[in-house]
Amino acid sequence: MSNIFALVDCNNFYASCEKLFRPDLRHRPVVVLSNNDGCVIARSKEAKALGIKMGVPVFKIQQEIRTHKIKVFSSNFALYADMSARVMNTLESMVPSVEIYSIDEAFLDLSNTQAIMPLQQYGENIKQAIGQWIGIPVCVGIAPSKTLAKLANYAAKKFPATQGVVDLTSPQRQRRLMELVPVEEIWGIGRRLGKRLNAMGVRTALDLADSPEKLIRKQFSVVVERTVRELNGESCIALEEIPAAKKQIVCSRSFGQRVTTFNQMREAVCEHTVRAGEKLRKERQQAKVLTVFIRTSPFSTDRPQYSNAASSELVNATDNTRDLIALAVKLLKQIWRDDYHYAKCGVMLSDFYASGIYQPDIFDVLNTHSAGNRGDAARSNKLMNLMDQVNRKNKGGLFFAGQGIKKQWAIKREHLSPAYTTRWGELPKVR
DNA sequence: TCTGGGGTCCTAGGACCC
DNA sequence: TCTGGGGTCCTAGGACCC
Repeated sequence: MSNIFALVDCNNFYASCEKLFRPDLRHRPVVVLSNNDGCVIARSKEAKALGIKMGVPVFKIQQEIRTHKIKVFSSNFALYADMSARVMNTLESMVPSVEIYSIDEAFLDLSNTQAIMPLQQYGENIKQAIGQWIGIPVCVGIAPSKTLAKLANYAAKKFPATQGVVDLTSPQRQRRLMELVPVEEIWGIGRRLGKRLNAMGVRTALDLADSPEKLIRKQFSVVVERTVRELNGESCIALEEIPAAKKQIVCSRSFGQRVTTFNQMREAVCEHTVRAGEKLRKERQQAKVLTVFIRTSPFSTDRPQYSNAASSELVNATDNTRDLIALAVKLLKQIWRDDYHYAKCGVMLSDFYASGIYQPDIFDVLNTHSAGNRGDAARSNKLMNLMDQVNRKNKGGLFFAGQGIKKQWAIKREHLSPAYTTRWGELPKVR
């Protein structure tokens, strides 16, 4: 019984989500920008055809935007997450084992489906269903390892003749395709490794597949060795249906405008701490270590640079936002320096324990809020639950005073689309 | 003027222990 | 005295992913 994986990948996902609610934009170039409207993170096929590059800062393409009337959107992650959930639910209704790999990609286990129908047709059915029910175009790649499934998907996207579905289970087809694919297009081979491989004369995926495993392991690492095996059809990376528990949580943002006062910085740090706490409780984890970092912009060469981080252990692992905020502000005071133009700050949580499992040391002093005494701890947890509930329904409905109200540092989002699917007031209307 | 955010894994090297 | 050698743990840095 051999492994068969499929990789389903949404085409130009964020741009496709935006287009879905704007039929008037069907044939127009669309780009979606990163937080702060900084650079391009998604492009519709029309925008790609105009030569707009991934990751380009938007100020560098103002001319193209005007000439070609490119429609620009700020990123609207609430919308994309909701559309993603619909796509994933549909896949789960069609296939028994699904690994949600990213917001717009999923691996499927098709090992036991060949008796039902040919793989090619299976892939076409999936593509058709997502297109018809959700309205999002996808490509499907099918192969005996995840790395080859990724490669099959690459071919499905790159070659229109495939109509978006490639069955790469035949070794002959694998070799023919790999001969055409540059080595740095392989999953797991980035720019750096690509360069080093090129220098060794390894230029195509086929070159890498035919490289001796021992040599690759010695020159690089077990990771690259595994890639070689996967390219040869040996499945080394299993399907992971249940997402692994997170080992760290990071919340950080660049500011919409530079921050120069401690109070503004404190507000932003509090805001990130609150969001990190929400994520932590959603993971049903408690954290023992918290890190705060602040920095100026590495791109502004005319101003003095400063970047620093401070990290500290809580006495007890906690998921209580009040404890986290108290520590975050204390750490911020340690690293704050006046007279800099700050561009970014962030909060990181690590050293996790499952909620309810953490055993405090018998000599540990108890945390002020979460465990001052039992009654206090219970009240505090109730408060967190209540805040999470309210904020799920009404984002930002309840917040800590430290997060601030005016938020002059908040990110820039000048081209935001409405919350079509997650706010009643912004549902699309049919006239 | 204007350059994202959030993750993971591996390795090398130092500290420390026996 | 000897300053070996193996094991473990931690951290920083590098590389990758979307």
